[in-house]
Amino acid sequence: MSDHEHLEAKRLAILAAAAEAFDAHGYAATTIDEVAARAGISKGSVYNYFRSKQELFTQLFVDSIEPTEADSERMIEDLSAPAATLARLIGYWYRELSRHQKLGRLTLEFWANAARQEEGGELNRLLRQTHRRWVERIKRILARGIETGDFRADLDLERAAWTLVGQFDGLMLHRIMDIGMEVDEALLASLETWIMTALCCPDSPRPREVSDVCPEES
Amino acid sequence: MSDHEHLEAKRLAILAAAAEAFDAHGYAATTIDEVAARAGISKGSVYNYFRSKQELFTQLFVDSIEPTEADSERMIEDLSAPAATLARLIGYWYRELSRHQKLGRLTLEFWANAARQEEGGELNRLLRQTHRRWVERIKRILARGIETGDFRADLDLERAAWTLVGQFDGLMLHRIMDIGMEVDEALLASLETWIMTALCCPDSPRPREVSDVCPEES
Amino acid sequence: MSDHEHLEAKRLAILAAAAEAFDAHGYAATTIDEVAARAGISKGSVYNYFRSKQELFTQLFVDSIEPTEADSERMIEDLSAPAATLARLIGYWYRELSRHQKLGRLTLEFWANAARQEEGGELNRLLRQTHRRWVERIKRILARGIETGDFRADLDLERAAWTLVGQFDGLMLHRIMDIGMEVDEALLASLETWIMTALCCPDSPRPREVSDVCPEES
Amino acid sequence: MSDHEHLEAKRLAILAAAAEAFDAHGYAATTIDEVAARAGISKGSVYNYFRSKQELFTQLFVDSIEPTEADSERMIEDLSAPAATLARLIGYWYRELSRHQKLGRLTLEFWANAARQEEGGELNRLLRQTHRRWVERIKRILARGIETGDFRADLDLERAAWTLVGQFDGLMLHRIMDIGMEVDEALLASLETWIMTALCCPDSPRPREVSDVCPEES
DNA sequence: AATGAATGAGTTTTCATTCAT
DNA sequence: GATGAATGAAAACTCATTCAT
Repeated sequence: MSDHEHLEAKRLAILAAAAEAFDAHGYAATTIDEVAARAGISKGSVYNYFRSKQELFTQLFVDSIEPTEADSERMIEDLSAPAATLARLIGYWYRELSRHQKLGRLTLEFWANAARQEEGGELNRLLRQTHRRWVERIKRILARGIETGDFRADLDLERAAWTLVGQFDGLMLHRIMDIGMEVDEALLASLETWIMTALCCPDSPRPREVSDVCPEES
Repeated sequence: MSDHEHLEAKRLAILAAAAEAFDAHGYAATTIDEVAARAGISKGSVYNYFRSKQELFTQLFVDSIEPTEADSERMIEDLSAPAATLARLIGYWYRELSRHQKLGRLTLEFWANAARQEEGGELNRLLRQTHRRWVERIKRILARGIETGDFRADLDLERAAWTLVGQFDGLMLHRIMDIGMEVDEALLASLETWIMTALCCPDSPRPREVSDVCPEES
Repeated sequence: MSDHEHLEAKRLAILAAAAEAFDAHGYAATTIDEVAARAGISKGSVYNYFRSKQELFTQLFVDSIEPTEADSERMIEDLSAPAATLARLIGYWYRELSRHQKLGRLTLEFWANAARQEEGGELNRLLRQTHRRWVERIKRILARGIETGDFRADLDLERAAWTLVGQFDGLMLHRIMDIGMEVDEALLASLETWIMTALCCPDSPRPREVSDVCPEES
Repeated sequence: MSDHEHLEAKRLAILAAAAEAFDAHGYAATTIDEVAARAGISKGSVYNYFRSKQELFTQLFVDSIEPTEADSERMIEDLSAPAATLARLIGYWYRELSRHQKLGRLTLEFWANAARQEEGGELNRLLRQTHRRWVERIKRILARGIETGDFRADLDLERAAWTLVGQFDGLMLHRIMDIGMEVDEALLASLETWIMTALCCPDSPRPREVSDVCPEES
């Protein structure tokens, strides 16, 4: 292993140790001492790789997001079957969610941190950027789906995309908090149905008394 | 003002001060000193009203949840028009979300705290209880809607209810993080349409290649 | 009950409450709040009867010592049978020790406090005075015993008296710490024998090699 | 000086500083700030060597007791002349008492602390153990002395040993409180005489009226 | 006299960060 | 680069005492 690889390996070891520690106790209650201990190095060494506790925390997300971004961009290259593409993207998202279980609770801390300007400048930017990208991806799929006739023609792209992202963020939240239905393949399937219904349904009967609740019959 | 009212007023003043402070800096970075200063009293006095920082934090939510619970229970007493009732409930929820702006970012902290068993016993219980109650309310409406024929007969009540709650938690998250569409009446209307479509649509055309994406034609 | 008696009764109630509390947690860990609660009154009221926590503590001993002093003075009025008087005094001391069990651990705190000039001016004076009086009492008995021939003629009164007091303070210490033999009537009898032997034995055989260990044969 | 020796030296410096501070103000009134200042280091550093104030306090005694234990065990290896051995042990004890003057008043705090189960688990154990060992040592000497005929044959070993220990604890108490006779070599000699008389005296004349006060003539 | 809310100085303890080795 | 001792700024919480009612 080259010198550089050696250092990079240590950097990753520290990040892994930090992920465990932050996940276990939260940002505030995690000490650099514990991270160092978990990584099997000395406290001082951590500072050779990361400028501060906050940077270590932020880096954890920067590093975790990059590969996901690349994957999901690749998945929407072929838009010939929009509904299927969207389903695949949702499936991928769901599986990423599972893979990053360690980061689960951390994500909340991350968001809570990001929601606060003072300490979250970098985190905030990162979070917005990531969401923006997901919305754009979904919008591209939806637009194509309208062209192909798979999806309803009257969709407001921006709104629909954000609605979908909101649905997923909510699901993630429930998963992190361990409330709600078990998050398994069955739930994934049911969610897909729900979403496709909302996206495809051409029209619907008017429920009594709430004329504007369901989309109008043409 | 009676003695007791005077004390209660002070208690509320401390809670208000705490809400501001927690919201501004988060749980960990907020000091009792600051809460006291904002409330215009001495540090020691805070401890005459709340046993600890954690209790002050928890109380903030307990107090904010109680009236909401009562209101929403009242709203579903009349189930003669399920779709309209659901729409009203969603509207109420949305407006509560707006009213508690101060608690916005705090909610995230609250959840992050609750996600950690160690320190969040009380919070955790509270969060689960509140969610459970919302799910039960929605299930009651959905069940009635199926009877009246307003909603699709093949709904899995539990799953559908949690999906709705997830949708709303996601929306709340976006609002807290200040990402996504502006959360206004227009979004509320659009969200209602989205939900009603998913709940009402009797069937839909089969998109090419994803036979199971949309509900099948009978 | 007259007004004055009423107040005096409350004062005693506070002292009793304080004795329990101090005994249970020690001086530092006892709060005025607890004393007040035990006495069934309000915190503020305590300060109507005692100027400070320290005064309350000190008063506890002043009050407990006075009656003992009076009793023991009375016991040595008749010196016709010195050995019997000494035995009676020892017995009385022992029984007082038992009666004041509540004050047991407190006594140590009291002494530790007294040993420190800064905070113990009053306590220190009190402690020295009490000891001095006991020594004087014992000296009077011993002197008379030498006259009557009951005790050895070569006793150094001051030294012998302090030795006896030391013996008793040590016993008290063991009792407080709950170490050593059970402190009961049997121990009392044995101690009397021990003391009388040391006081009466006219001479003793010389142990091999330690010529000066036992009093020389005349 | 090696690294390890350097650290050990600092540990000892902190202990010395703590001994002074505790002795001067007592346990409760001593602040870690003062200990640090006396040791010429920062407050935080104290916690690099001792986990808490209580541990620092406890360690003070653990460290002071160990060498004494070793010494006194060595002194009773040769039991050929029991009376002389006992005298030597008493002398050693007396001199240790003088050497640890700094710990004097502290000992009282130590005992007061130990008398309170809640906070004194470790101290309590230590105190009992130390006393138990002294009693065992003395019992061994007394038993041997009875064999050689140096001491009275009718001694109750356990009781006699505890009586001696009580005598010494009382003496220590007087010394700590600075009451009683000056504790010097003369007092030591007198005390030895007193003890030897009680241990050796074969019988004594019966004082008038208190038939059971002195051991009976055979 | 009685009350108990208010005060604020004082304490222990923690921990990110630095830096000499 | 690695180490871990040293630092010192916080911060939560306590409690004797005061004082307005």
